[in-house]
Amino acid sequence: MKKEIQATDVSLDQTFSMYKNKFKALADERRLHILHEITEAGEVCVCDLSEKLHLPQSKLSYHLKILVDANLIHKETQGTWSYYRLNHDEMNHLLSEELCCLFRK
Amino acid sequence: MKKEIQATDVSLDQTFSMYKNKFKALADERRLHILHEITEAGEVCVCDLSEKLHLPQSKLSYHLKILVDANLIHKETQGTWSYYRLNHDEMNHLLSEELCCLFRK
DNA sequence: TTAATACATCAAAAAAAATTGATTAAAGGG
DNA sequence: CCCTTTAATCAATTTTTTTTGATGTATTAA
Repeated sequence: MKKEIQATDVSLDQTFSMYKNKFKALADERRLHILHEITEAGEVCVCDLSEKLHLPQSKLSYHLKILVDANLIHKETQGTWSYYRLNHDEMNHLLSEELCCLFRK
Repeated sequence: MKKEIQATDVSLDQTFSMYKNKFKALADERRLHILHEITEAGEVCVCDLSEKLHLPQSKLSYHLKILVDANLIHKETQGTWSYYRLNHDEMNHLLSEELCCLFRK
């Protein structure tokens, strides 16, 4: 019995840990701007974002990696370019419809 | 014309800043546990949470303040006790239905 | 093959957030 | 009035996150 309770707690802990990571990725103004920009553009490379958001390349790579790791955006490399696009499924499952509109056409 | 564009940008900035604060409040495992506990109990005081989550009082007050400031929970003081309860409206407008279920009966 | 590009990654520094233990304040009971 | 309980706040420390500028890698163009 104790084992069952513990097992439940552990999976709850894992659930919270997973959501914590996603919320952490959203908990930054720069990253919210990036997400919005990606949504508007559909698909962007780092240099596009760098120009639009006036951010240096290394800073963008840093923040984009955080968003990719949280599975909020997808990355696809073609040659020397990396293209990023929104993970719509993930965003829609995470955020309210009202809020998702900020991240959809 | 430039003024209009700028005004729009500013309000978008403000929107992002507001959401950043809310996501920041959610971006911590302890606070997700606290939110879940408040949801289950309906209304709790700091000492209840301290016992259930095995956290010292000062740490709880710190995290509860962050949740209150983000408007995710409400606080009501009665005598020496402070009672906290979920801001259901806010949570429902912020998070997907799927996720909100973690914070509802 | 040399030069230019796009981008990731790294290490050091700076900034922000969390923890800790102590103090303070306010309310209620004796 | 004194003592206890409840909880907010504070200052110092620790931990985590972000920034910065540099370096490395791979691809493309000349």
